Formats: sequence, structure tokens, C-alpha cells
Amino acid sequence: MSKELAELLFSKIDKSPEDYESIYPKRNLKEGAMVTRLGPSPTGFIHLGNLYGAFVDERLAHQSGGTFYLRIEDTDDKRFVEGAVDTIIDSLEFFDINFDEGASKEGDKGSYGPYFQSQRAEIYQCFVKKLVEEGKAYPCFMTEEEIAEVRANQEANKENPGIYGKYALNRDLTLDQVKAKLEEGLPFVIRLKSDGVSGENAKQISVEDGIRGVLTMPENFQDTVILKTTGIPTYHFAHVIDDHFMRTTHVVRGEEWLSTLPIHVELFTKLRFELPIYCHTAQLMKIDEEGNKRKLSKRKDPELSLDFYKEMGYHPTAVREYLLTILNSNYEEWRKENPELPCEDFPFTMEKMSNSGALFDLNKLNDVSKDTLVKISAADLYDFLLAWAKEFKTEIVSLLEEDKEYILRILDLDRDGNKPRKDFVCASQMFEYISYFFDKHFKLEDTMPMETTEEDVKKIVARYLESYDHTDDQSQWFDKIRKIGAALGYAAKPKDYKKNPDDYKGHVGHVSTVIRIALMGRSQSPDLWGIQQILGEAKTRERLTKFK
RNA sequence: GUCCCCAUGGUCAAGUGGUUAAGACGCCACCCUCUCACGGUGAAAUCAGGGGUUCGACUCCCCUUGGGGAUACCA
Repeated sequence: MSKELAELLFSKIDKSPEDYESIYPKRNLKEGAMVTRLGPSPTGFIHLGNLYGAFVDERLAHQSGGTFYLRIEDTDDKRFVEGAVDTIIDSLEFFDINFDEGASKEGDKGSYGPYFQSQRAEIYQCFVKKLVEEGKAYPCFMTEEEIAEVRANQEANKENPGIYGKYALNRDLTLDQVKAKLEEGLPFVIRLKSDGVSGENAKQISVEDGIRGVLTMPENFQDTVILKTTGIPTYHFAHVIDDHFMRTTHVVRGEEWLSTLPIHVELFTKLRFELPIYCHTAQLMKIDEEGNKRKLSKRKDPELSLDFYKEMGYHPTAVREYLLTILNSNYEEWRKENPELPCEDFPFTMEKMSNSGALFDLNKLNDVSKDTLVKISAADLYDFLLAWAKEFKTEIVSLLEEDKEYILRILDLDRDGNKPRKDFVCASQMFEYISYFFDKHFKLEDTMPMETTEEDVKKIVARYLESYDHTDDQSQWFDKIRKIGAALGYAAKPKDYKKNPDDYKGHVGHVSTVIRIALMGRSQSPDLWGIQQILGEAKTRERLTKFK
């Protein structure tokens, strides 16, 4: 009877399960090679949490000599967004996450496709048919109203909600009953006929998770929908079929899937497929407005979309470094010992991953970013800044292109030696930070120190300009400032002023701040002398003259 | 409601029965110093609570609490 039913429901399916086993044979990879995948739904929205997970997949596969592929999980047509696939690929590529196989801008790549679930209906249906044949799945015609009624009853009786056991009204329909309903043209879904039981008699299943160790949970008992009215499977079924036939060895996914794991285990078992190794990652969290820890969410956290980092101009390497520090707690230590090695050399392990959700920490990212950027050459930094500007700050592109040499010197200011400056965090901040070098962006931002008077300020600038010699070395230059200050009643050494504040108006630091503001518009900057050398004599004099 | 996962300073965390409970970010102070940054030194700050088990619990078990997730023909 099951066979007839299966034939009735899926008359168009001509391939057999065995056919697919040979179409998608086991991959010929070396021992220990992992096959991982990213399975985004095509909303086109990728956030830091996705990148976090993708990074795990990527590292695992590439570190082991395996394969990392992209599969588009578009079983929910309501979610489709045009151009989403390209967006996903671009976003990930920016952060150096590259796929070996799967959906790509040039179409499917690899021999385990199609890589869009919406194009795999035949494959899924073949196995749904098989399950029906074996009496492990059945058509269900229950209407929304019927389901709602069941639920209401269950709630009233304090029973587990869902379609299972005696509540699965269409579980044991006869062939004739099915035929009759079909003739009426009633829509139906295919449900799994679960062997599990609800409540105290439920069996416990154990699954070894790559990150969390042995997980023990009650078996599934729900007659979960595996094929929707549309003939497209639900995530659960598509996952099982795809990861089996794409020969995924490690399923890395967020912990929100933990509670549906028993469904997947039952499906794998009923299909007689080997279970992949599941790796359930903790979710990245953030603190919301009410001060609660919360999962990063697509709708509420646009600032945590990957685009945010691109727009701010965070360097992809910095983001990777940061992610690695929260992914594997021993990464920072390793990085300290191996400052020059690429992060790909770090032996990434699942066991070192945290089981609890990390809170995203912008402070930490900034710190990691400073350390990352300080290791990047001025030339590369320039290219990065320019590329960023072309996309997000076009008005400064010509400025950057006009005099590359000038900018290289600015970017390299005081970055050598064993105590290099670490001024740069991200592209937007970089430009802001060096903007005073450009007349167009130069403006007076800070006020003169309160230790100085208006009159003194004028005198200081005038005398400084008068004595200015561009060929002075740093100490000659600074001696002059000391003298100018001393003549006006400012201590030549800050310590003298601190000891006897009443003897002086201020100290040489205040004097140089005056010059700094006159020259840069700001009270804080890298070494003044070095800046003047880059600015050049003409511009230095010009700014001082203008200031008077 | 039910089920599942998680729980060490503000944040990320080391720790797997005996430790002065690492380290990093942030914060604060001091040093270096013409400002800032860098660098250095130091400080404050953590085992959610309650029961067990044990000679001994951050560590093992139970309960409570808190947080997260699932409970869809969404993924």
C-alpha cells in the first residue's frame, strides 16, 4: 500500500535513490579533510554573526585541505531578494572568505550541484517518495483550522503542542481516503511519521558535537513537515539531503539549531545516511537598549551589518584578527608569539571555541585594528585608503591621487622603530586624523591653552616664524621654542613649572601647543617637527603667516 | 507553558578537585614626554545564589535565578 501511495503522489519521479548516490559520489579527499558549507538564505543581508560562522567553515575546510562551498537555501520564496547572491559573495570576499565550490557570480561551480535548493526539487522528492514507500512519511491534508484546533486542545490539556501521535489526524489515512482527497484537489504536505514518543517515555539520543562535546536530548516525536504544499522541502529535509549528497563532513551552524537537532537525527536515521559532525556555534550577542544581552539580529542591528565595517573602513585583516580572537581564546597568545605570521598559520580548533555567546566589543576591535594596521606598509595603507575613498568618500579621491608621495610620508610618520605610533584604526578615522595636512580640510578646531594670553600667542607665533629655519634638526628646532617660551615667562621644562607653578605663566608644552594649533588647528598631533618636514617650508611659513 | 543551550571582573576569557583565580580590551593612577599616540609600571574589578558529593570545590551532581534559543508549510 505504501508503494502505491508513493507512486500516486510522486509519479513523475523517475530516478532512484541509488542513482543519486552515484551521481554524487563520496569526495575523493585526503584523510581528515573537512567539507564545510555556508547556507545563507538569499536575503542578501550578511552580518558579523554570519561572517563569524563563515570564518569557522572556511578555516576548518582550508586548514584541513578540504572543500568549502556556498549553497543558497532559498526554500522560502518569500525571502528572496534580487541580487542577494552577488551581495553575499562580495561581502564575504571582502573579508577574504572565498569558496571553492557552489553558487558563484558565474553560476554554479562544482559537480555536486545545483547549489540552489529551489533547483533541487526532484532530488528531494525522490527521497520523500522513498520515505513514503517505506511508510516513514505520509501526506497530510490538515487545514490551518484543524491544526489550530489541535493546538488549542493541547494547550488546554497542557500537552506538548504539535502534530504527532493521535494528533496527527492524517497519519493512517487509507489509500482510498488519500485518493479521494486528491481528487477533491485538496492541498497537502508530506510529514515525517516519527517513531518518537512525547513525554516521559521519550528515548534520549546522544550526539557528539564538534564544539560542545556529547549532547544528550530527547528524541524527536513530531511529525514534522518535510515537503511543503509547493513541493519544496522545509529546511530540515533539505539540510539532510543536501549535506548528505554534497558530502558535507562538518555542519557548522548557530546554536539556534540545537533544538531541532533531534529532527535531523531522525531524518538521517530513517534515510540511512551517515550523520555529519555537527558544530553548533554560540551566537554573537550585543547589548540592547534595555541593557539585555541579545543575539545580533538582522532587523534591529543595521550597524552590525558587514557593510558597517566596510563603510567605516575597517581593514578586512583587522576584522579577521578580531574574529579570531573571539573564536579561539588562545589566538591572542599565538599572535603575540608569532607577530609576523599570517593568521592562516594559526592552528584553529573547534574545541577551543566558546560555548557561550560573545558580546561584540568595538573597543577590542579598535585595539586589534591598531595593531594590525601598524604592520601594514604605507603603500598598502594608501591603496586601502584610496579604495575606501572611491567607494565611500569620493570627494577626497582627487586629493589622495594628486600627490601620492606626500601621503605616503604622512602615513608613515613615526611608524618605524620599535615603538611605532599606532594612530590608525580604520579608513574613515585615518583620513580624519591626517586631514590637517590638506589646506582644503585644515581648520581651527581647538582653542589655545588657558596658560597663554592672546598677546602671548601672537608673540609666540611671530617669533617662531621669525626664527624658523627649515634645515634645523629636531633638537635645534626645539631649543628655539624653549628660548621663545623662556623669554615670555614660560618654563623651559615642564617639571620646573610643576615644581614652582607660581614662577611661570606655563611651560614649553603650552608654547608648542600654540604653534601646533597655529599649524594644524589642533592641540594634539604627532611630532611637530616631523609634520613640518612633510608639510615643507613654504606651507609651514604660509600657515604661520596666515595665523598672524 | 514545555523543551534545549549557556553562566568566572564592565567586555573577551584561562582554568577540567588542592592556583596568591592567568592574560587581553576598557577604566584609573604614575613613569616616559613639547601635546597626543606608542611604550612601561601599578591599581581597582570576577567564580550568580542555595544545597549536596568530597579531607578539600570555580571545577562533579541537584535545585533556584538569570540570559539565549526552539516550540512554523522561516531559515
